Amino acid sequence: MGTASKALSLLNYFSRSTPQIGLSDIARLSGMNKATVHRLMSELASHGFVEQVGAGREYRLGPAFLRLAALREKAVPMRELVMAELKTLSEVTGETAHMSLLNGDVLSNLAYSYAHLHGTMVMMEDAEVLELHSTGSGLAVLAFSPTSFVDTVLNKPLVARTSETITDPKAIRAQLPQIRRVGMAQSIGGFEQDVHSHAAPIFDATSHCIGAMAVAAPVSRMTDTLRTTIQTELAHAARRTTRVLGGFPPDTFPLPDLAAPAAESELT
Amino acid sequence: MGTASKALSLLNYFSRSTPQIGLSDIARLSGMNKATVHRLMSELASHGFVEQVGAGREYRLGPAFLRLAALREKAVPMRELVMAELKTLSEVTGETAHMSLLNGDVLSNLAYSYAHLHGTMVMMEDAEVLELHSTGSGLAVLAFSPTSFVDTVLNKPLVARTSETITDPKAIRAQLPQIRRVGMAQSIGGFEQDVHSHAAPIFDATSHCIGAMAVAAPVSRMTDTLRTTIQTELAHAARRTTRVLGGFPPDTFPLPDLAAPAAESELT
DNA sequence: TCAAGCCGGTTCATTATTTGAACCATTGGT
DNA sequence: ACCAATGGTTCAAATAATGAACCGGCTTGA
Repeated sequence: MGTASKALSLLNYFSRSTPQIGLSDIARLSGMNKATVHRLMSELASHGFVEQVGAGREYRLGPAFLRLAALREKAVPMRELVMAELKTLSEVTGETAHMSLLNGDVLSNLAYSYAHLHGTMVMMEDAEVLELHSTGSGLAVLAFSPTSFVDTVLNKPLVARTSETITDPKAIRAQLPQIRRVGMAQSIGGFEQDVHSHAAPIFDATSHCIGAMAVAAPVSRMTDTLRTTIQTELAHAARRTTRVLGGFPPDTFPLPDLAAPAAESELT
Repeated sequence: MGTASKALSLLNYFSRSTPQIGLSDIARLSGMNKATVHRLMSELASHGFVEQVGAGREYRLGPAFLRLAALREKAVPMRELVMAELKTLSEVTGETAHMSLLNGDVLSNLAYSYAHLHGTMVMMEDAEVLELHSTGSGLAVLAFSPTSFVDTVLNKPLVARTSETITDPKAIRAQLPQIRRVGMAQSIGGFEQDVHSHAAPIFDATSHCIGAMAVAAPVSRMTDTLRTTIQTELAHAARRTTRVLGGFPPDTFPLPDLAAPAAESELT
């Protein structure tokens, strides 16, 4: 691993729940020497990628990301395009729609849209982290990722988010062929109790899976009608999203059912 | 300069007008060896900081910034807080309000707010680059920056954006004492023809100037009344913004005039 | 009150990584 | 068919990263 990668990898220790970290902590977490971490953090700081907060001299992410994110979004208006799809998807299903991108061996949420239709909704946050094994989105991504990647992910310890989380690698692997067949994954209460989510993979220009689009509804609202609506609408929205981002589903990817309810009955 | 800094500095060659660049171009621009650039870009790419676009294999900024920007904004809701101030500032002045952050020796726009009051407005964009010598915001920042920094900036060649741009370092230096005295800078047509902008510096927790808040109006609309409104409102908004961001103006920074119109007459 | 233990930060001889000229293989224009 | 670009790769030589030990300061608790 090059020096630049080491510096960049330090940024991964900042998260929603750990917005600032001290020098010694980063050294411990990364396994690097304190002197090394200090030098790397200083370099990051000089470019505005991190900054030090007054008191405990802890580090936090810097303002440079706002600028670079704006430039990225200007060059590739992914978020904007995705938001448009999510908005219609949440409106037409009446439930929360969101999209997340693969980042290492984890998904991070890119955007979401609520339907202000019911009193209760599944909540979502930007940059929220979704694990691959416990979420519908994660399963969708796993099913369309190289087996070597799947192996890496499933060989690590899988934490149970809820009592419903499937943590047996074999059980997870067993689900993947069907997800591949229908082009969509489901997870009931695997990540959050009482949440039923459907997810479909999104592909880039080289037909690699880069993330997933999903619709999440409270388990209590999930009827056959809603399930059918979500499945057909999500399939189309995901396809449009892949295309609008300049990507292509792999040749093996199933077409959304127009007249053939076979796949749907298999899903249900 | 460490290796990590070299890698990070490559990101600066991406801009609004140059969203993607080829390997050889980056090597030329940075003066680094092609092999070096290739290795650094590969490391950046492996972390999602850049990505390669299909055809010409050119590089562009990657999706990682969306995630990190969301985390930064969650940890430090600078943009959100600033937006609130800008919104009221643009409403009360009836003109375009914006705020930019110092990034190296250039300002990059963080946020802006239009007043939908007149048929014509000064336009603004996220991550737009503002030079220090040709903009009101830049002058405000220069006036409250260390002299060594001012020297560095003014010793470089100063390009004339318009026929009104002041490119003589001496003339610019001559303006700074008064800007310091009144706590606000003005620029008439220095960056864009027919734009009259007022700008006030923003400070961090260590009283260092980190950027500027500004109000930009068409020259044709600038009356004495509007000027007075802008000056008083901007002074207060900038002060509130500094405070709300956890910063402090330096001890020498003038208080907004409550009952003493002396400073204002000096400004006008 | 004092000492132990933590913190962020620094030093400098040792070590491992980065560097860059020269080299491919492709592509596009003349 | 050629030339001049492009992105990408190689490997000895040069340079930068590393980390154990060290500061001084702060907090803790005996």
